[in-house]
Amino acid sequence: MAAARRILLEGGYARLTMERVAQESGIAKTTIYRRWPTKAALCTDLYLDAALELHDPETGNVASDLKSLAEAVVRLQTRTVAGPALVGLIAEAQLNPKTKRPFLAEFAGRRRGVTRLILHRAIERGELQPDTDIDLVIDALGGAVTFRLLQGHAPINKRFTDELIDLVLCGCKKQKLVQNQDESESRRIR
Amino acid sequence: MAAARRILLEGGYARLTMERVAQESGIAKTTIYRRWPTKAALCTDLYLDAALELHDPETGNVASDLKSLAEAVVRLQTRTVAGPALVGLIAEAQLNPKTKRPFLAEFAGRRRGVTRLILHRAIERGELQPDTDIDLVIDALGGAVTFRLLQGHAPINKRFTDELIDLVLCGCKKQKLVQNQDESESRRIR
DNA sequence: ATGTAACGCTACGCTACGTAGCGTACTATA
DNA sequence: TATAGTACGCTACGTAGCGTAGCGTTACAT
Repeated sequence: MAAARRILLEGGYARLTMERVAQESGIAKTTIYRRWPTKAALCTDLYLDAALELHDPETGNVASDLKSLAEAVVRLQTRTVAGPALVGLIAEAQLNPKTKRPFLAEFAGRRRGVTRLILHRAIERGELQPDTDIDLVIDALGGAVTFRLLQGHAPINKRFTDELIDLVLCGCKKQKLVQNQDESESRRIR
Repeated sequence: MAAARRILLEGGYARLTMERVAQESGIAKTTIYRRWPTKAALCTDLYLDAALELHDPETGNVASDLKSLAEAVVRLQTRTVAGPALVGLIAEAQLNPKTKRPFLAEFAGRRRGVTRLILHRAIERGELQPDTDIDLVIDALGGAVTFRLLQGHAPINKRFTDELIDLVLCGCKKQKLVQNQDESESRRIR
């Protein structure tokens, strides 16, 4: 796994071949296949391992919950093996449909879980409109990040995620905002 | 191209092999390679060909502009070859970095163009906040759609895109909305 | 009639996933 | 100490699929 991590970080998913992992780790390819049935399984483990650091920040309000989580995601995707691993798994799932189902089960589940928790709590607190479609919000947030991750047309950093979260929370339409008066004391509503 | 289209629609990108295109079209594989240097180039042509139907609807306000465009995108991605072609190109770009640059140039350019036009016009009209980050909005909209396209965890339909657009325009935070009074007569501002 | 362009065909080269089969070292237990 | 079991290494394959080389053939234009 250490070798695979190194290769992923240096050369991205395209450079990750089982032969090379075997060579650089000094472990026979057959042995690697005895532990992971496919390359995708190895990548999944790498991803999940790195993604353990994501947790619910529980800061007290949605905006900072999301921004705090996003900060961790940015680090995860740009500094750790999770970025290239995820990108590779997504690509793999398209080219090799057999890997699609386990990928979705392992990944989409865990990744969406924390955000769902944050948003659900925010609705209960009355911070968000009660009819908010949680999955839609997750798709907008996660989709934008994944979009940039896949295309690399723009950076993924705190400025981006902060603005993204503001956009999804407040919209971009010109409007007079009259903040809900219990916005900061939103626990009242529970 | 007709054969490739048929294969993509029936079996998705994973089933699209040059051998199969040759076989089903009755054209030699070498001849196909004389026209398109790579499989990605063939897919790009298929995509661009299908995407010609996207145009600026110019309905008079942002929301319906975007929703109208989104309706065309939904049809494009779910009923035509553009969906699987795009998915394949994205995957290919990850596994084979050589194809990444041309893909971005051809694709990201055209795809983002129309939306950028709509949003730019909306800002000039005063429908959107003047400091709106257009690329960010495009990433949120396009990202969510691409996310669902890649993962297939939820349907892509008009209900989804309509709600998505409302979300990005108005946010999901609980707030008293006092619509700008010239909201429906927004041409006044120009 | 001849040159040129486009096509077809067979056979390859290459990469990389994933597997089979067999031999070997290390460890635990009688 | 003998032996069984487990984990590992190695070589050699099988397979898929992209992309290419080389050569022959057809069709069309001048």
